[in-house]
Amino acid sequence: MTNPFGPYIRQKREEKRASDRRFSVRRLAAAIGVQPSYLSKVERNEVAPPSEAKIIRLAEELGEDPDVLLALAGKVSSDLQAVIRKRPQLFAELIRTMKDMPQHAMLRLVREVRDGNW
Amino acid sequence: MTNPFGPYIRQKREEKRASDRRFSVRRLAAAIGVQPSYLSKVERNEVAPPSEAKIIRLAEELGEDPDVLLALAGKVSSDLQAVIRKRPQLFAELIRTMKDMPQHAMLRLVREVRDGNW
DNA sequence: CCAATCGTGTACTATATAGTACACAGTAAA
DNA sequence: TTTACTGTGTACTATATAGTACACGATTGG
Repeated sequence: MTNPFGPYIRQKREEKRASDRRFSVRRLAAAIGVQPSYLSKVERNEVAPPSEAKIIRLAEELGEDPDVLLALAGKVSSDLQAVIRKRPQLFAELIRTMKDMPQHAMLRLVREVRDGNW
Repeated sequence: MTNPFGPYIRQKREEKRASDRRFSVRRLAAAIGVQPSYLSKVERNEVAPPSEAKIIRLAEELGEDPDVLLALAGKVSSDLQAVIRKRPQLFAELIRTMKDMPQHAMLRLVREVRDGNW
């Protein structure tokens, strides 16, 4: 299973580009602060995905969820990591338990925690 | 706040060493597969903490929790990251919500999830 | 007392990460 | 039709990561 990050970005960018010329490789590269040749290589997986900061800029420009893009790049947001590191044992146990949880249980749990039933 | 990893390891190692000569810098270094000079530098924070694999070996030898040692080293276990990356949005929301949760609520939540109340 | 063991200083190194700079040929727009 | 813009190839680069190799003087157990 090769890295899906590049092609995913390319697809999203080209979708937007069809109706908005600001989404050329060159202009998007400028918007996120990299060279166009570099973004081109990223989209074709010719190089590894960019840094967390650049991925977050990409998410902003493309209207994508940064946590999803980071996941596609094989990363986990550093702010989430910081939260985990403050209670390493609790989070480790929780996450490993949730690993094999069915989707519906995950959804219910997240909803209840969000709604403050704790 | 400077990195607490090195001194923590040194303290744990010296505690064990008082009663067990296998916990010298040299012998522990050999046990985890690094040079003694490197472990010495790690313990004095003269270099950054070692790789995840070496930290896990350290945890095994010292009888410490690997997730705790990784946290002290500023890392999050790669297997936890893999779990998060499979459901990035759900875990992102859950973890950010739990960031400001009091300890007792965290404990209760982890216990209930562990006991299968989901 | 002395051989074995100890901790640490110095000097390197290999690989990964995260890009830049610039040129070039192809395409589209005015 | 020519000007502007497009995507990409080539060649580098700076910094971080994760250590090794070896020597040295100090310490200690038998």
